[in-house]
Amino acid sequence: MTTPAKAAFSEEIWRVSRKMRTLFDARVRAEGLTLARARTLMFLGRNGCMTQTGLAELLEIEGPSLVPLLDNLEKQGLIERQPVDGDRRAKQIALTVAGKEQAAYVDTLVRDFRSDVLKDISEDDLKAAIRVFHAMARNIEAAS
Amino acid sequence: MTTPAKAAFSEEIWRVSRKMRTLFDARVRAEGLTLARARTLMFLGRNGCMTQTGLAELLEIEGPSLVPLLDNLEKQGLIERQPVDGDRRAKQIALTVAGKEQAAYVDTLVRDFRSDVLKDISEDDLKAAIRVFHAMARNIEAAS
DNA sequence: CCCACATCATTAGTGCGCTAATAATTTGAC
DNA sequence: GTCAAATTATTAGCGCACTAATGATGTGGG
Repeated sequence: MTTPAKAAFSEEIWRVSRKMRTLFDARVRAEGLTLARARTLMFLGRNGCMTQTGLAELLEIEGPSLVPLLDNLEKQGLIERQPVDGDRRAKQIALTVAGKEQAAYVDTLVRDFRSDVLKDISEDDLKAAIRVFHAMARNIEAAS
Repeated sequence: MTTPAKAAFSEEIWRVSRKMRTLFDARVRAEGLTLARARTLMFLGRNGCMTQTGLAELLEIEGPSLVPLLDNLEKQGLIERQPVDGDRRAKQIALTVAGKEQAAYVDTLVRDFRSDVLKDISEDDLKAAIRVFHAMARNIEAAS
């Protein structure tokens, strides 16, 4: 069953999430970053250094997608791939000093971004939207 | 000002919109399509044939992004680039017969998809979420 | 012990966004 | 009328997703 509200919701979530990504991307680009790289720094900053597979899971992307991302962050001197003792296949991804600074800066950017984008929006509406998202996640899981 | 609800909302909209795209992409892939190509067919089916610039605006993508997309749809025999009389620069994009069929099928897929993903969700919550999206669109516009 | 199987990172190849620059054509100002 | 500026589609080149396949290493069953 499809209602007008469902149709409107579908179109708006597409449009708005796209615009969000574009705006955030533009903001971090001033720092020489991209959305994907900023997100990676943020997760590393919050969760400490970890193996590549673990990081990919956290970011919810595939392993191969992470490789060029880390290549670029390494070129920018923000992370290092370190050997893991006990497993010569794996690599620990660690923030450098510059990387930690950038990660902290990204955190403030994210907070500012959230304030700007969600300004003047009722808490009740936000909570309703979150309920919708949770239900959607369940439905998508069931449909997959 | 950042509240827990705002933080949760930000994370969930990212995650859910991503999962939506992935699921829809998987469904149309069975037809040899992709999300972007399905979306293009759908808009062409609804709005009739139009020039490339017009279509790009409708899809909210840039002109150059549309070119390989149309190349592929043309290879699949779903659209045609036709000359526009009175302007030798422009090209009308028209659905072929097969393209019209696919567009109609995509329409039913979209309806099914919406039903599945938004199943068992309260109309009031949906409307609240739509209010949030509209406010966000305004905020993003203002911040750009 | 060792060999099959699993796991970690990577490469190769595809698709779809973007920006900047280009060629062809149209439009408009003078 | 002509020439500069705008417009239409395209190409070139980058970034970031994906899947499938590869190479190196680790693990467990017989």
